[in-house]
Parts: sequence; C-alpha cells; structure tokens
Amino acid sequence: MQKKRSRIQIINQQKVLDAGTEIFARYGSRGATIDQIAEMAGMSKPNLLYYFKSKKEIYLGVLEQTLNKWLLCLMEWDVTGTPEETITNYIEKKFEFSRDHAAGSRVFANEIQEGAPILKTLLGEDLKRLVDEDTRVIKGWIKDKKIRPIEPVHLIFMIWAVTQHYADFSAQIETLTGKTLADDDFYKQAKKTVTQIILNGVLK
Amino acid sequence: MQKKRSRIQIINQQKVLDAGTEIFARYGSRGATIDQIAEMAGMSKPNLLYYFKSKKEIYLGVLEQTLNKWLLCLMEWDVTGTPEETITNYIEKKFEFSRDHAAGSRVFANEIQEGAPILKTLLGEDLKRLVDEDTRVIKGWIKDKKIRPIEPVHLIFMIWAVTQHYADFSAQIETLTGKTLADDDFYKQAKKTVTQIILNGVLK
DNA sequence: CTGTATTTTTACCACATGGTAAATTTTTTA
DNA sequence: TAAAAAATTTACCATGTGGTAAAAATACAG
Repeated sequence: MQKKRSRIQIINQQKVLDAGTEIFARYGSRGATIDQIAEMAGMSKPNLLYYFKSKKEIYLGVLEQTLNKWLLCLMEWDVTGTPEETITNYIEKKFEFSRDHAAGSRVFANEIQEGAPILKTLLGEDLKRLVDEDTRVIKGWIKDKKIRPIEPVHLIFMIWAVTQHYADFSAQIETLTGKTLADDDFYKQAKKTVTQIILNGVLK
Repeated sequence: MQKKRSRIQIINQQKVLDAGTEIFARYGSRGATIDQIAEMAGMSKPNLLYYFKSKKEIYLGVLEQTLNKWLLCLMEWDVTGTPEETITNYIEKKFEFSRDHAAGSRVFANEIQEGAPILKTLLGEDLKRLVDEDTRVIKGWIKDKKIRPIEPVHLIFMIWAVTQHYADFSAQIETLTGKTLADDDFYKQAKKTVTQIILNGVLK
C-alpha cells in the first residue's frame, strides 16, 4: 500500500505535472527535457527527480491525469434528451475541455502522433467501449428516424476533430483570426457555428 | 546563383526529405534525431550532413516541401460552381491530401504545437490571404442566400480540422475502427459522411 | 584510361541531457 | 526543542546527439 503523501509532496507533484503538461504539449515525450520541466515547475532537476524517478514517469503521470479528465468529459454526456439536446451538450462539453485543457489536449495529440505507445495500453478497451456505446445511441436515433442516416463513428470523429482543433491549432487560429478560445466572444461564436452546422447536418 | 545539382544529389536530398518527413512527423523538430533520419534514409549521418548542413536545414526543407503541397491543395479549389459543388470539391481535395500526405500533415501539426516558429515566417501572410479570400466567397454565398448564415472562418476551420484529424489521429482511428484512410472503402465512407453533414449543415 | 570532382566512410569532439550519490537544509513529530 | 524524516542542493557521471575533419572510395568528364 502507498504511504500517505505529505503536504509538500502533493503540491510539488502537481507542480511537476502541470509544468510537464505544458512542456510535453509543446515538444512531445521525446523532445521535452527534464531541465525545461524543472525550470517551469520552479525547482532544480534533482529535486524534481526526487518526486518522479524518471522522465518517463513524469510523462506517464501527465498522460494519466490528462486522460482521466478527457474520459470524464466524454462520459459525462447525457443521452436522455433529444438528439438535438444531446449533441449540443456533447459539443459544449468538448469545447469546454479544449478551452480549459488546451495543453493537455496537445499532449494527447502528440502521444498519438508518436504512435500512441503508452496511450494504447493506458486506454485499453475503455475508449473503444465508449465509442461503441455512443455509436449504439446514434444508431438508435437513425432507426427511430430522429436524425439522418449517417455513419455514426464519423460524426463522433467530426466532433472530436473540430473541438480538438481549436486547442491543438490555437497558434494557427490565433495568427489567422487574432483570437483563441480564451476570448469569450470567439469561444461562443465558434461553439455556436460548429453546433449549428453539425445539428443542421444531422437533424432531419 | 545555385550550382546545378548532380543526379546523386537530387536522389539523396529527396531521400533525406522523405525520411525527415516521417521522423519529424513522429517526434517533432526537437525530438527527432539526425541518426534516425539517416537510418531511415539509408545513409550514414556524416553522409547525410554532406547534403544538409544541419538538422535545422533538414527541418526547413521538410517544412517547405510540405507547405508547398498544402498551399497548392488549398489554392486548387474552384469557386465557379455552386456552393454545393465547391464545398464538395474542397472537402475532397483536403481528404486526398490527408490520405496522400499523412506524414506531412503531422509535421505541420507538430510545428504548430511547438508554437509555429518557422511556419509563421515561412507562411508570412500567404495563408491569411487565402483564408480571407475563402471567407469573402462564403460571405457572398450567404448574402445571395445560397447557404445559411454562418461564420465563414469556423466553417473553414471545421473542414481543415476534420480532414486533418484523419491524418493526425490515424493511430487512434485505427485502434477504434481498425481502418485508416489507406483503406479505400473507409476513405469513401469518411469523405461521404463528412461531406453530407457539412453540406446539410450549411445549405438551405 | 586518367585525372578531377564528387561522394562516402572513419574517427572523432563538444555539449546537452538523463540520472545518481551524498551532503545540507528544512519540516515534521514526539 | 531535539531527534527523525523529508526536502533540497551540490557535485557529479555516462550516454546520446549535433556536428566536423580528413582520408578513402566512387563517379565522371576529357
């Protein structure tokens, strides 16, 4: 069993995870350096390594933390309402995640670009189960003629893709529009437009 | 003026660019190593450095090559038809790019994640001009009541996001569906679903 | 075929980076 | 407050990585 973590441990481990998230988001698991993470966390490298034995362990911690938040976000959707309500709510949740966890979103994207070696094992079948469940719900809507007949998995990917894009490509979006999701008007406009297009795209 | 490149130079420089594209796509400009690129290109590291003076020069070459292809793809769209034709054609072009230049697409994504230090200068105002032009066309459609009133820039981002997603997240898509865009049926299905949703989403 | 230009290899170097050991300082506990 | 535990710093080391110099091998023009 785990020994109880001290006050300082809890604070500093979180500092490292937060700094790690930023650095891994930018440079990937390989390009990131412990020195960078230590500097951003405001501690010396050996001190950091007192909390996390190795770079890989920091990375695992960052991935796990991000993944938990992401899965939580995905699971939170409420399918009891109409397709319109459900999809609107789902897009909103994902947009919120992109705004509030942009760096985490990029860590995630980077891991997948590197071939998802860790994520594959960390996720196991969880994500697949989630997607299968979502697919089943959407298929039900189609059967009940509540929405147009489309291939569910691509609708799911579309929503993921678009919301994630605002986090992962925020640098590009910023040079093109001068705005990011941190700007509340821009956030609302993006969410509104995307929701509109997807709803009109799938509803009868 | 440049001295004429020899036969071997042309072959080997391309080999390096191709290998570089793969490695930079996976590990980013920082995480990638010259050794990896050299191995994939099938030559020794000093030999590679005979063709490209430094890692940065390889990276610049890869970025430039990819960017040219990408911009070409973006510029190729024909706005003389109806919105339906034009959008369908645009989505098709972008899907083709994602399928045929998946690694390049990821290099691009990585560069943006790293803050787009090179891309910003390499692109200058070109991309902005392209987006402004697209925006103007879409606004014209809205004015003529050919499509619903939506915020053009988000429609553009949506199309980029979704098509790019199939390249950048192909590892994830593969674990979830067992397929990639290389699979022709899957490719057609993805393109069809996305086109359907977006067309229904914006057309009146 | 021969001399020259090009290409490739061998043998390196300097520095960055991941990580460790032990001493020192700070915090907590009794 | 003193002893014990936890946290931090200092001083390292081994390896990986970007890059170079010069010799050796190959390709090529006349």
